[in-house]
Amino acid sequence: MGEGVIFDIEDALGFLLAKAHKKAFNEFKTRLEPYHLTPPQFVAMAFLWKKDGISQIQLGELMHADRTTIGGIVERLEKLGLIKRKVNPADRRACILYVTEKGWSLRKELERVAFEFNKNLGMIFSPEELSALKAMLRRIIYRGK
Amino acid sequence: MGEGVIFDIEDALGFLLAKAHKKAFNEFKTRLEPYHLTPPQFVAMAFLWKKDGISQIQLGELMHADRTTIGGIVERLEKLGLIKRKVNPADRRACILYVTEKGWSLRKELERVAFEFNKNLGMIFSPEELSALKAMLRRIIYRGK
DNA sequence: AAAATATAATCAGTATACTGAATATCAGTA
DNA sequence: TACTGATATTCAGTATACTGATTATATTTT
Repeated sequence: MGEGVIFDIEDALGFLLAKAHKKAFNEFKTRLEPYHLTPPQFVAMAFLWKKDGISQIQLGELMHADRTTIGGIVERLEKLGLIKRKVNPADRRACILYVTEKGWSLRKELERVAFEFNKNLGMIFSPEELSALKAMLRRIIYRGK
Repeated sequence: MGEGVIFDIEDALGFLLAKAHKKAFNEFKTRLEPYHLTPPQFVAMAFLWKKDGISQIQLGELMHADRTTIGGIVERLEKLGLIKRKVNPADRRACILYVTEKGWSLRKELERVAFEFNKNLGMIFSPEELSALKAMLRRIIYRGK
Protein backbone atom coordinates (compact mmCIF):
# COMPACT_ATOMS: atom_id res chain seq x y z
CA MET A 1 0.00 0.00 0.00
CA GLY A 2 1.49 3.29 -1.07
CA GLU A 3 -0.41 6.37 0.06
CA GLY A 4 -4.18 5.93 -0.10
CA VAL A 5 -5.90 3.33 2.10
CA ILE A 6 -6.76 0.33 -0.02
CA PHE A 7 -7.49 -2.19 2.71
CA ASP A 8 -11.17 -3.16 2.93
CA ILE A 9 -12.01 -5.38 5.90
CA GLU A 10 -15.37 -6.41 4.42
CA ASP A 11 -13.66 -7.82 1.31
CA ALA A 12 -10.79 -9.51 3.19
CA LEU A 13 -10.65 -13.28 2.69
CA GLY A 14 -9.87 -13.86 6.37
CA PHE A 15 -12.91 -11.86 7.47
CA LEU A 16 -15.20 -13.67 5.01
CA LEU A 17 -13.88 -17.05 6.17
CA ALA A 18 -14.49 -16.13 9.81
CA LYS A 19 -18.06 -14.94 9.20
CA ALA A 20 -19.03 -17.86 6.94
CA HIS A 21 -17.68 -20.26 9.55
CA LYS A 22 -19.55 -18.53 12.36
CA LYS A 23 -22.81 -18.60 10.41
CA ALA A 24 -22.49 -22.34 9.73
CA PHE A 25 -21.29 -23.04 13.28
CA ASN A 26 -24.25 -21.30 14.91
CA GLU A 27 -26.77 -23.02 12.66
CA PHE A 28 -25.28 -26.41 13.42
CA LYS A 29 -25.17 -25.55 17.11
CA THR A 30 -28.93 -24.92 17.01
CA ARG A 31 -29.55 -28.29 15.34
CA LEU A 32 -27.49 -30.05 18.02
CA GLU A 33 -29.26 -28.37 20.96
CA PRO A 34 -31.85 -31.16 21.41
CA TYR A 35 -28.92 -33.53 22.01
CA HIS A 36 -27.10 -31.23 24.48
CA LEU A 37 -23.95 -31.37 22.36
CA THR A 38 -21.86 -28.56 20.84
CA PRO A 39 -20.36 -28.71 17.33
CA PRO A 40 -16.80 -29.41 18.56
CA GLN A 41 -18.14 -32.14 20.86
CA PHE A 42 -19.96 -33.67 17.88
CA VAL A 43 -16.77 -33.50 15.79
CA ALA A 44 -14.85 -35.37 18.51
CA MET A 45 -17.56 -38.05 18.60
CA ALA A 46 -17.59 -38.26 14.78
CA PHE A 47 -13.86 -39.07 14.77
CA LEU A 48 -14.12 -41.50 17.69
CA TRP A 49 -17.03 -43.33 16.04
CA LYS A 50 -14.78 -43.91 13.05
CA LYS A 51 -11.84 -45.04 15.21
CA ASP A 52 -11.73 -45.08 19.00
CA GLY A 53 -8.97 -46.38 21.27
CA ILE A 54 -6.75 -43.40 20.36
CA SER A 55 -5.04 -40.84 22.62
CA GLN A 56 -6.04 -37.22 23.20
CA ILE A 57 -3.06 -36.08 21.13
CA GLN A 58 -4.16 -38.26 18.21
CA LEU A 59 -7.72 -36.96 18.45
CA GLY A 60 -6.27 -33.45 18.45
CA GLU A 61 -4.38 -34.16 15.23
CA LEU A 62 -7.55 -35.42 13.54
CA MET A 63 -9.57 -32.40 14.75
CA HIS A 64 -6.72 -29.92 14.10
CA ALA A 65 -7.07 -28.80 17.71
CA ASP A 66 -4.73 -28.00 20.54
CA ARG A 67 -3.97 -30.50 23.35
CA THR A 68 -5.63 -28.32 26.03
CA THR A 69 -8.72 -27.72 23.89
CA ILE A 70 -9.11 -31.49 23.42
CA GLY A 71 -8.67 -31.97 27.15
CA GLY A 72 -11.74 -29.83 27.85
CA ILE A 73 -13.89 -31.39 25.14
CA VAL A 74 -12.97 -34.91 26.26
CA GLU A 75 -13.67 -34.03 29.89
CA ARG A 76 -17.18 -32.78 29.04
CA LEU A 77 -17.93 -35.77 26.79
CA GLU A 78 -16.84 -38.08 29.60
CA LYS A 79 -19.08 -36.18 32.04
CA LEU A 80 -21.96 -36.73 29.58
CA GLY A 81 -21.14 -40.45 29.63
CA LEU A 82 -20.48 -40.67 25.88
CA ILE A 83 -16.80 -41.64 26.11
CA LYS A 84 -14.43 -43.06 28.70
CA ARG A 85 -10.76 -42.32 29.39
CA LYS A 86 -8.55 -45.29 30.28
CA VAL A 87 -4.85 -45.29 31.06
CA ASN A 88 -2.71 -46.82 28.31
CA PRO A 89 -0.85 -49.69 30.04
CA ALA A 90 1.90 -49.52 27.40
CA ASP A 91 2.45 -45.76 28.08
CA ARG A 92 1.03 -44.56 31.37
CA ARG A 93 1.37 -40.90 30.36
CA ALA A 94 -1.36 -41.32 27.74
CA CYS A 95 -5.11 -41.84 27.90
CA ILE A 96 -6.95 -44.11 25.52
CA LEU A 97 -10.38 -42.82 24.54
CA TYR A 98 -13.29 -45.23 24.15
CA VAL A 99 -16.88 -44.62 23.05
CA THR A 100 -19.36 -45.96 25.64
CA GLU A 101 -22.61 -47.82 24.94
CA LYS A 102 -24.45 -44.52 25.34
CA GLY A 103 -22.00 -42.91 22.91
CA TRP A 104 -22.56 -45.61 20.28
CA SER A 105 -26.32 -45.39 20.70
CA LEU A 106 -26.32 -41.78 19.50
CA ARG A 107 -24.26 -42.39 16.37
CA LYS A 108 -26.96 -43.05 13.78
CA GLU A 109 -29.22 -40.17 14.81
CA LEU A 110 -26.43 -37.61 15.18
CA GLU A 111 -24.75 -38.55 11.89
CA ARG A 112 -28.14 -38.12 10.23
CA VAL A 113 -28.50 -34.64 11.77
CA ALA A 114 -24.98 -33.68 10.62
CA PHE A 115 -25.53 -35.14 7.16
CA GLU A 116 -28.78 -33.20 6.75
CA PHE A 117 -27.21 -29.99 8.00
CA ASN A 118 -24.25 -30.22 5.62
CA LYS A 119 -26.49 -31.21 2.71
CA ASN A 120 -28.63 -28.16 3.40
CA LEU A 121 -25.59 -25.89 3.76
CA GLY A 122 -24.15 -27.08 0.44
CA MET A 123 -27.51 -26.91 -1.33
CA ILE A 124 -27.06 -23.26 -2.24
CA PHE A 125 -24.27 -24.34 -4.62
CA SER A 126 -24.19 -26.45 -7.76
CA PRO A 127 -22.31 -29.77 -7.38
CA GLU A 128 -19.38 -28.27 -9.32
CA GLU A 129 -19.29 -25.14 -7.15
CA LEU A 130 -19.46 -27.23 -3.99
CA SER A 131 -16.52 -29.42 -4.91
CA ALA A 132 -14.53 -26.37 -6.01
CA LEU A 133 -15.30 -24.67 -2.68
CA LYS A 134 -14.27 -27.71 -0.66
CA ALA A 135 -11.07 -28.09 -2.69
CA MET A 136 -10.17 -24.43 -2.10
CA LEU A 137 -10.84 -24.73 1.65
CA ARG A 138 -8.55 -27.79 1.73
CA ARG A 139 -5.85 -25.80 -0.04
CA ILE A 140 -6.04 -23.20 2.75
CA ILE A 141 -6.02 -25.88 5.47
CA TYR A 142 -3.01 -27.70 4.03
CA ARG A 143 -1.18 -24.61 2.80
CA GLY A 144 2.53 -24.77 3.59
CA LYS A 145 2.49 -28.43 4.69
CA MET B 1 -29.16 -41.78 5.21
CA GLY B 2 -30.76 -45.18 4.85
CA GLU B 3 -28.79 -48.05 6.34
CA GLY B 4 -25.01 -47.74 5.81
CA VAL B 5 -23.11 -44.82 7.33
CA ILE B 6 -22.45 -42.25 4.63
CA PHE B 7 -21.51 -39.27 6.78
CA ASP B 8 -17.85 -38.31 6.51
CA ILE B 9 -16.77 -35.59 8.94
CA GLU B 10 -13.56 -34.87 7.02
CA ASP B 11 -15.53 -34.05 3.85
CA ALA B 12 -18.25 -32.03 5.61
CA LEU B 13 -18.47 -28.40 4.44
CA GLY B 14 -18.94 -27.15 8.01
CA PHE B 15 -15.81 -28.93 9.20
CA LEU B 16 -13.74 -27.63 6.26
CA LEU B 17 -15.00 -24.07 6.87
CA ALA B 18 -14.07 -24.30 10.57
CA LYS B 19 -10.57 -25.62 9.90
CA ALA B 20 -9.81 -23.18 7.06
CA HIS B 21 -10.97 -20.33 9.29
CA LYS B 22 -8.86 -21.52 12.20
CA LYS B 23 -5.76 -21.84 10.00
CA ALA B 24 -6.16 -18.29 8.69
CA PHE B 25 -7.08 -16.93 12.13
CA ASN B 26 -3.99 -18.38 13.80
CA GLU B 27 -1.66 -17.11 11.07
CA PHE B 28 -3.11 -13.63 11.31
CA LYS B 29 -2.91 -13.79 15.09
CA THR B 30 0.83 -14.47 14.80
CA ARG B 31 1.29 -11.47 12.49
CA LEU B 32 -0.56 -9.22 14.97
CA GLU B 33 1.47 -10.34 18.00
CA PRO B 34 4.05 -7.52 17.71
CA TYR B 35 1.18 -5.07 18.11
CA HIS B 36 -0.41 -6.86 21.09
CA LEU B 37 -3.74 -7.09 19.26
CA THR B 38 -5.93 -10.11 18.46
CA PRO B 39 -7.72 -10.61 15.11
CA PRO B 40 -11.17 -9.66 16.47
CA GLN B 41 -9.66 -6.57 18.11
CA PHE B 42 -8.10 -5.63 14.76
CA VAL B 43 -11.44 -6.15 13.00
CA ALA B 44 -13.16 -3.80 15.47
CA MET B 45 -10.45 -1.17 14.84
CA ALA B 46 -10.75 -1.66 11.06
CA PHE B 47 -14.47 -0.84 11.20
CA LEU B 48 -13.99 2.09 13.59
CA TRP B 49 -11.22 3.55 11.42
CA LYS B 50 -13.72 3.60 8.55
CA LYS B 51 -16.48 5.13 10.69
CA ASP B 52 -16.28 5.87 14.41
CA GLY B 53 -18.87 7.60 16.60
CA ILE B 54 -21.12 4.51 16.44
CA SER B 55 -22.63 2.42 19.25
CA GLN B 56 -21.57 -1.04 20.41
CA ILE B 57 -24.71 -2.53 18.84
CA GLN B 58 -23.86 -0.92 15.50
CA LEU B 59 -20.27 -2.20 15.69
CA GLY B 60 -21.68 -5.64 16.46
CA GLU B 61 -23.85 -5.52 13.34
CA LEU B 62 -20.82 -4.63 11.19
CA MET B 63 -18.71 -7.37 12.76
CA HIS B 64 -21.58 -9.90 12.83
CA ALA B 65 -20.92 -10.34 16.54
CA ASP B 66 -23.02 -10.60 19.66
CA ARG B 67 -23.56 -7.62 22.01
CA THR B 68 -21.69 -9.26 24.89
CA THR B 69 -18.77 -10.28 22.66
CA ILE B 70 -18.45 -6.68 21.46
CA GLY B 71 -18.61 -5.49 25.08
CA GLY B 72 -15.47 -7.47 25.91
CA ILE B 73 -13.54 -6.48 22.78
CA VAL B 74 -14.39 -2.79 23.30
CA GLU B 75 -13.40 -3.00 26.96
CA ARG B 76 -9.97 -4.40 26.09
CA LEU B 77 -9.41 -1.89 23.26
CA GLU B 78 -10.29 0.92 25.68
CA LYS B 79 -7.84 -0.51 28.23
CA LEU B 80 -5.17 -0.45 25.49
CA GLY B 81 -6.00 3.22 24.91
CA LEU B 82 -6.97 2.73 21.25
CA ILE B 83 -10.62 3.76 21.59
CA LYS B 84 -12.79 5.65 24.06
CA ARG B 85 -16.38 5.09 25.18
CA LYS B 86 -18.53 8.19 25.67
CA VAL B 87 -22.18 8.35 26.73
CA ASN B 88 -24.54 9.38 23.93
CA PRO B 89 -26.28 12.53 25.26
CA ALA B 90 -29.23 11.87 22.95
CA ASP B 91 -29.68 8.34 24.33
CA ARG B 92 -27.99 7.73 27.65
CA ARG B 93 -28.40 3.95 27.36
CA ALA B 94 -25.89 3.87 24.50
CA CYS B 95 -22.13 4.38 24.26
CA ILE B 96 -20.51 6.17 21.36
CA LEU B 97 -17.16 4.69 20.35
CA TYR B 98 -14.31 6.95 19.29
CA VAL B 99 -10.82 6.13 18.04
CA THR B 100 -8.15 7.90 20.11
CA GLU B 101 -4.97 9.59 18.83
CA LYS B 102 -3.08 6.41 19.69
CA GLY B 103 -5.71 4.38 17.81
CA TRP B 104 -5.39 6.54 14.68
CA SER B 105 -1.60 6.38 14.82
CA LEU B 106 -1.68 2.58 14.32
CA ARG B 107 -3.98 2.63 11.31
CA LYS B 108 -1.52 2.77 8.43
CA GLU B 109 0.84 0.12 9.78
CA LEU B 110 -1.90 -2.31 10.85
CA GLU B 111 -3.84 -1.99 7.61
CA ARG B 112 -0.60 -2.73 5.78
CA VAL B 113 -0.09 -5.88 7.88
CA ALA B 114 -3.69 -7.00 7.24
CA PHE B 115 -3.44 -6.21 3.53
CA GLU B 116 -0.22 -8.23 3.22
CA PHE B 117 -1.67 -11.14 5.18
CA ASN B 118 -4.82 -11.31 3.05
CA LYS B 119 -2.83 -10.91 -0.17
CA ASN B 120 -0.62 -13.80 0.89
CA LEU B 121 -3.59 -15.93 1.92
CA GLY B 122 -5.30 -15.38 -1.44
CA MET B 123 -2.11 -15.88 -3.44
CA ILE B 124 -2.60 -19.65 -3.61
CA PHE B 125 -5.58 -18.99 -5.90
CA SER B 126 -5.96 -17.50 -9.37
CA PRO B 127 -7.82 -14.16 -9.45
CA GLU B 128 -10.89 -15.98 -10.84
CA GLU B 129 -10.77 -18.64 -8.12
CA LEU B 130 -10.35 -16.00 -5.43
CA SER B 131 -13.38 -13.99 -6.50
CA ALA B 132 -15.42 -17.19 -6.85
CA LEU B 133 -14.36 -18.25 -3.34
CA LYS B 134 -15.26 -14.87 -1.83
CA ALA B 135 -18.62 -14.87 -3.63
CA MET B 136 -19.43 -18.33 -2.28
CA LEU B 137 -18.46 -17.35 1.28
CA ARG B 138 -20.76 -14.32 0.97
CA ARG B 139 -23.59 -16.58 -0.16
CA ILE B 140 -23.13 -18.62 3.04
CA ILE B 141 -22.96 -15.47 5.19
CA TYR B 142 -26.09 -13.92 3.72
CA ARG B 143 -27.98 -17.17 3.24
CA GLY B 144 -31.62 -16.83 4.28
CA LYS B 145 -31.53 -13.04 4.64
C1' DA C 1 22.61 -46.83 35.95
C1' DA C 2 22.27 -41.87 36.04
C1' DA C 3 21.39 -37.75 33.49
C1' DA C 4 19.36 -35.32 29.86
C1' DT C 5 15.72 -35.05 26.65
C1' DA C 6 11.18 -35.81 24.90
C1' DT C 7 6.30 -36.67 25.31
C1' DA C 8 1.11 -36.89 27.24
C1' DA C 9 -1.71 -34.77 29.95
C1' DT C 10 -3.12 -31.18 33.24
C1' DC C 11 -3.30 -26.54 35.39
C1' DA C 12 -3.44 -21.41 35.38
C1' DG C 13 -4.48 -17.57 32.83
C1' DT C 14 -6.50 -14.88 28.83
C1' DA C 15 -9.62 -13.93 24.81
C1' DT C 16 -13.60 -14.93 21.99
C1' DA C 17 -18.53 -16.13 21.65
C1' DC C 18 -22.74 -17.37 23.22
C1' DT C 19 -27.36 -17.54 26.52
C1' DG C 20 -30.20 -15.67 29.82
C1' DA C 21 -30.98 -12.34 33.55
C1' DA C 22 -30.58 -7.71 35.33
C1' DT C 23 -30.26 -2.60 34.93
C1' DA C 24 -31.01 1.72 32.97
C1' DT C 25 -33.19 4.39 29.75
C1' DC C 26 -36.32 5.57 26.08
C1' DA C 27 -40.83 5.60 23.47
C1' DG C 28 -45.62 5.01 22.90
C1' DT C 29 -50.10 4.38 25.16
C1' DA C 30 -54.02 4.26 28.55
C1' DT D 1 -48.74 11.14 34.22
C1' DA D 2 -48.22 6.33 35.09
C1' DC D 3 -47.78 2.00 32.56
C1' DT D 4 -46.10 -0.96 29.06
C1' DG D 5 -42.93 -2.50 25.97
C1' DA D 6 -38.60 -1.89 23.56
C1' DT D 7 -33.68 -1.03 23.48
C1' DA D 8 -28.41 -0.58 24.98
C1' DT D 9 -25.48 -2.25 27.92
C1' DT D 10 -23.71 -5.10 31.60
C1' DC D 11 -23.30 -9.28 34.55
C1' DA D 12 -23.12 -14.32 35.50
C1' DG D 13 -22.24 -18.59 33.66
C1' DT D 14 -20.51 -21.98 30.09
C1' DA D 15 -17.72 -23.66 26.06
C1' DT D 16 -13.97 -23.25 22.78
C1' DA D 17 -9.12 -22.16 21.82
C1' DC D 18 -4.82 -20.69 22.80
C1' DT D 19 0.08 -19.95 25.61
C1' DG D 20 3.16 -21.21 28.98
C1' DA D 21 4.29 -23.83 33.19
C1' DT D 22 4.06 -28.16 35.66
C1' DT D 23 3.80 -33.19 36.49
C1' DA D 24 4.43 -37.82 35.37
C1' DT D 25 6.31 -41.08 32.53
C1' DA D 26 9.36 -42.70 28.44
C1' DT D 27 13.31 -42.65 25.77
C1' DT D 28 17.91 -41.60 24.65
C1' DT D 29 22.49 -40.44 25.78
C1' DT D 30 26.52 -40.42 28.51
